[in-house]
Amino acid sequence: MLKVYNTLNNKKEKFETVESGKVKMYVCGLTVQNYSHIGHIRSAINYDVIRRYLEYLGYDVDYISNFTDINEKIVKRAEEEDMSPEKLANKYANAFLEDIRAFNIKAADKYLRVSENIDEIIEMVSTLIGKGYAYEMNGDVYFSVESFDDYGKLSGRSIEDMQAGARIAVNEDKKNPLDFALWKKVDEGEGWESPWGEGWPGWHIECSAMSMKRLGPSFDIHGGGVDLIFPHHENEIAQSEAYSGKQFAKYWLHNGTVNLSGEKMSKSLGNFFTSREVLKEFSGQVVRYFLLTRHYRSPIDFSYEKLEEAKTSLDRLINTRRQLAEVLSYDIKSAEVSEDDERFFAKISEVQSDFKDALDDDFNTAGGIGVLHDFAGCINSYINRNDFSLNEKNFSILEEAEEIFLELAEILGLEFSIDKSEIKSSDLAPQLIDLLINLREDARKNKDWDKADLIRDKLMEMGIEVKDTPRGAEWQIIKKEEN
RNA sequence: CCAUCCAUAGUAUAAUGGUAGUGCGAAGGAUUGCAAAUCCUAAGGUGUUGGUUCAAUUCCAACUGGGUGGUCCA
Repeated sequence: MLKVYNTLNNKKEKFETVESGKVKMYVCGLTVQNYSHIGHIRSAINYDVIRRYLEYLGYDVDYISNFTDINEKIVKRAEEEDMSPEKLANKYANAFLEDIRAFNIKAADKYLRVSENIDEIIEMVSTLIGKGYAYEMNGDVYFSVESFDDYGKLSGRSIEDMQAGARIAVNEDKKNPLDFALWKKVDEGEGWESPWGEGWPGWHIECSAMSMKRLGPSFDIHGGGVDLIFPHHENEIAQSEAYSGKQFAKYWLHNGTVNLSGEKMSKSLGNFFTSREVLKEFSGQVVRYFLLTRHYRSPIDFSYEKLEEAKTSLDRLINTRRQLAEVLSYDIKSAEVSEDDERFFAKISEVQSDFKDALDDDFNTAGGIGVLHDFAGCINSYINRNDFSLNEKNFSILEEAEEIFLELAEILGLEFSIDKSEIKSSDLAPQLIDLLINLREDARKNKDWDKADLIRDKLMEMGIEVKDTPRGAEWQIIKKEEN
């Protein structure tokens, strides 16, 4: 049974969807003002895994995210890059979509853009004014926090508490310093027409208007980084529930920050790694694996050293998958089933449920990876033992093991592809490589180590690694980006 | 100051009211012509203090230390 930690109550709760069999989720995307950094990617990967797992469980998932393409930062950056704000926003939205592919993140079913939903936003603001939750002041519209009884329920604070610790500058136009803008006045020619004059939507209103437009007033999951709990998500709840009179999102999920020597990676602090620079050093798969070795709600410390370790660790899983595929290509020697076989068979059936138990517990990917490693160890020790031979029974069991191994990895978005297949476009290459391997085998039989090593070394230079296993020589293409 | 989360071997991470697992690293061994990969073996751990309990690493409280938020943020 799936349990998720809900920030709304600070508890793990049983997961029950609003509509049976369907999950509607909205994940706060980013302001498209620059290239994405690892913090953004962690969030995207996290919700990608959540989505994949929900789909694995059989839910029909509608996964929605957004691009904030209107605000001061974008205008400022557009000036710096000497292009229109629209063009800049587009450029970085497209860059993000490219980036997520490198990390094997599935695209959202829909990315909503503020600039395309102005009408809905204006309608929502008008309604809030009509219901007495908001007021207009010199072309700005503010939401009155005191008018909404539940204000503070997500971040667990009362209005009084917040006022005491507030760092916010006092604004004369606001009735209460905590009131937030739903609509902001801008100079002529720079904004959108509205009943309150020309202006822009406030930061929080977009997510409310767009999520409700697509998913309805009540939906299942609303996700984002912990740094959005207050004020962003708190304000979203206030304005959405004030607007609809219904519960907004049922489960509020928040991923932890990516830190750099203990401090949050962020644009404003300037201590960030962009996805693109990291991808020059490590594959998206390694980064993904690394980020998933920590529970999503906890902060994670980022460094290249840790990515290096993650790569070694991930390679172990990939090697297992390769050996499994290799073994399954052998001829069956219908030998008898031994005790070792039986023990191995029993193990396989445990793996799936162990993995599911981990993910059921608030999407514990770190635990899931542990199960995968445990599984890999079993497979390795089984197929590498000296008296291993393929019989009819264990062939089908190993096939099943391979299938399960890949299926579980797939939930985490990890794909252990076999490199030989990647060069199948030219059928000649594998044949040529096999020829060289055979020549090397002959050399080895004659103890002509110089020639044998020469072939191995030269192949290595070309990016083809040769390994002599108890089963004979095996080769694989080494991806350049991983070296 | 307030809110909230966290504290596990050298390191990074899981789990659990009763025997604390996994990866990386380091040690020894097996395998190998040498490698690579893999396996086996052993080593090594629950921040401090108190409480609840037959039993606490787990639950509770305080403390200490850290993260995040209280301002733009994923």
